[in-house]
Amino acid sequence: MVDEAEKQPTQLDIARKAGVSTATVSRVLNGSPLVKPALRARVEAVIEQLGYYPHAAARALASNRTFTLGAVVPTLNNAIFAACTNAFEREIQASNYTLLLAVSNYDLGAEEVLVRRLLERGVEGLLLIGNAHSEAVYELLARTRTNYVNTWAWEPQLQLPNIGFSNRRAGAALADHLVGLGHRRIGLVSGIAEGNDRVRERAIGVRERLAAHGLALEEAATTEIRYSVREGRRVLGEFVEAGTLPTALICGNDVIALGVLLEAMERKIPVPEALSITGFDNLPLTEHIRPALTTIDVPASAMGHLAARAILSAIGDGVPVASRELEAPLLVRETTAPPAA
Amino acid sequence: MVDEAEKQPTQLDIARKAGVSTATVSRVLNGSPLVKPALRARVEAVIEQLGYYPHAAARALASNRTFTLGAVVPTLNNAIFAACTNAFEREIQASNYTLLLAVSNYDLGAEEVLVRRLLERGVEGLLLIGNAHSEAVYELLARTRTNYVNTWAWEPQLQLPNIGFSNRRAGAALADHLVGLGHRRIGLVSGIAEGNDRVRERAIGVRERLAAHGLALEEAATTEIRYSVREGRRVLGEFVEAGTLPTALICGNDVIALGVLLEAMERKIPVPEALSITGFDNLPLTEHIRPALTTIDVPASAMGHLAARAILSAIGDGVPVASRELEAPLLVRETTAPPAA
DNA sequence: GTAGAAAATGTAAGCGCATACAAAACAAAA
DNA sequence: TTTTGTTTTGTATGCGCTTACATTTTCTAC
Repeated sequence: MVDEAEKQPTQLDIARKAGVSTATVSRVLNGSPLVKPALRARVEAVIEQLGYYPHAAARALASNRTFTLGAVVPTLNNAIFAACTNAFEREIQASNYTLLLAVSNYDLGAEEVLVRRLLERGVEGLLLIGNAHSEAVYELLARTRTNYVNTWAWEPQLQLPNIGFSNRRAGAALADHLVGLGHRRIGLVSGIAEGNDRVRERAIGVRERLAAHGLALEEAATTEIRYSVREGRRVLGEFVEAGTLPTALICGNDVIALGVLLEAMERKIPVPEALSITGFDNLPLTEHIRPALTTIDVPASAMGHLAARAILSAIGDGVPVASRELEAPLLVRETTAPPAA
Repeated sequence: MVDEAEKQPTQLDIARKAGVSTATVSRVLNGSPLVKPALRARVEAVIEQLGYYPHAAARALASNRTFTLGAVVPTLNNAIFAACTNAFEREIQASNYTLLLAVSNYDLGAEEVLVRRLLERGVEGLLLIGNAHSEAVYELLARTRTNYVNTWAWEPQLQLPNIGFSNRRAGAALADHLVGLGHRRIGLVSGIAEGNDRVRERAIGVRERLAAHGLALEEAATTEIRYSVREGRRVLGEFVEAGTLPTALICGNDVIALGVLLEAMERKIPVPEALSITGFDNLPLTEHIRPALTTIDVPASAMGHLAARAILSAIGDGVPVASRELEAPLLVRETTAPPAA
């Protein structure tokens, strides 16, 4: 059945075998309504018989449409980005679009070359994470008039297409919650701020609210680490051993928080009695673990879905991508309580 | 700066402005060694000045190379597949390839249309999960002579390009471990077997080894559920309430195992004294939680990296993709112990 | 029946690029 | 100088498809 030197059949092969022109073949392929049912059936039979499928590059070249969308995410090793990407893909897949995915590893420079690469590939739209991107990226996007949306962010003053939430307000909510509980000595174990506006915004939110209450972060209990359980554990240990452990620790995400929590448990530090802990993301596990983690519920899947819809309708209607703010509510659970003393 | 009706410049624009032919432009773009340095510099200057970048579809059409690879995974909402995909992307990115990613949602029928879609897009290679794919997929792959590799599986008798591990042996290792500990009443809470050869193989491995010891699974404590913490908890509860709880539960993956473990703790069932639990995947968290989870260490990232390298070198050398077996060792931790009675 | 309009199909021109081949420029040898 | 060989550049074709336009067929109204 499989001939060795067999080439993929083209529309011309179909046309010949069906005794029609390539235009007609193209029309049945594109569902044009002006092909007579009988002819259409004949052509489709040949297509089926020859196992023909269209050549996307040729199609793209001729029609100037690729039916691909791109996404550049920092990593897939963070469940929250994976979930967003998954939702995005599912949504565009339903509209017969294909996803070109690139991972920047939190590097804005790398992101730039990846965005360029996706643009070369002719993506009709792009999903990005956060508002912090290189100038070159923004220039490229503007010059090529590519539809894109920055998820994970809501900063209307920036006038960027955002489908996300306010990291600053989320950070503020965390700070307010802890201060409201009576905490005065609060530390922050955030992710790496370099090239990451979400991290920075959250920290600003925290600091602002603390300042509003006449407080400040305990700098001896404030640091930046990679998102890993192990790092979270290490940092908690360091604070304990340095004697700088505050009464509450705001963690950059749930993974860090889980590390901090598990290490605290290991060291018999009662949570939340002796130490309150907050996370960020609301990973599925966090509500089941004991004590259940107080955290921010990040609408990761929703951002993926909505970003896809927004881009697709922008493409369809020729209008710019519409921004949209989503909620990222504080989920008060069991790892936060008034400080002991 | 941004002209409204501005079209992307083409090689012809570059050629004219630099006073050369399009062939020369093409040559500098492709790093051909036979362009004189001076001329090359002149052309590159114009490229830079006009912000030109090549049109991938046109390039693909003319050269019959797309520099894209595809991957079809069941979901990204499983950290283990996300990690594999991440590694795959990082590896091909380094070779200037771009990833076309599709999510099948564990549906072999959906997978078939996605594979076809990627093939239309001209992917030069494909990463798939498991060996169970529709006949049509295998036919398509064979007919188009596309390089592909089935990860997550090692079944040499099938003569398929595998870069993975033996799910059957992993299941066997789990069973052996528990039987060796003295367990006689063992249940299995696996993932959904429909369309999932990994799940089936693991179950076969378990059953075979049990049979070899003159045992069988406790069918009243054996079921299939979706991969979620909540489902794991629910099932544990059901077993307890039905009075069918065995002394050991083999879980389909770590997420299920975590659910089972957390529910057991909630119900004050001592783990591992009253109930041994095993997981599968070795999620980062599982070694930190207490009791630490006994599980199988799945080389997810390694599979992604190695699959990428295998496909790329198959493309480069024109040889078929080389299979390779990886280890998926049993990690004995704290959730397994001899049964109480 | 027929003219004219509408519907169906065909013809052919690119889309932007790579590349085989032709031509020109240059270098070395005579 | 001329000749020959080598390096560099240009010319022109076609990759497989869509689509404007031309042509043919079918339908409608008379």
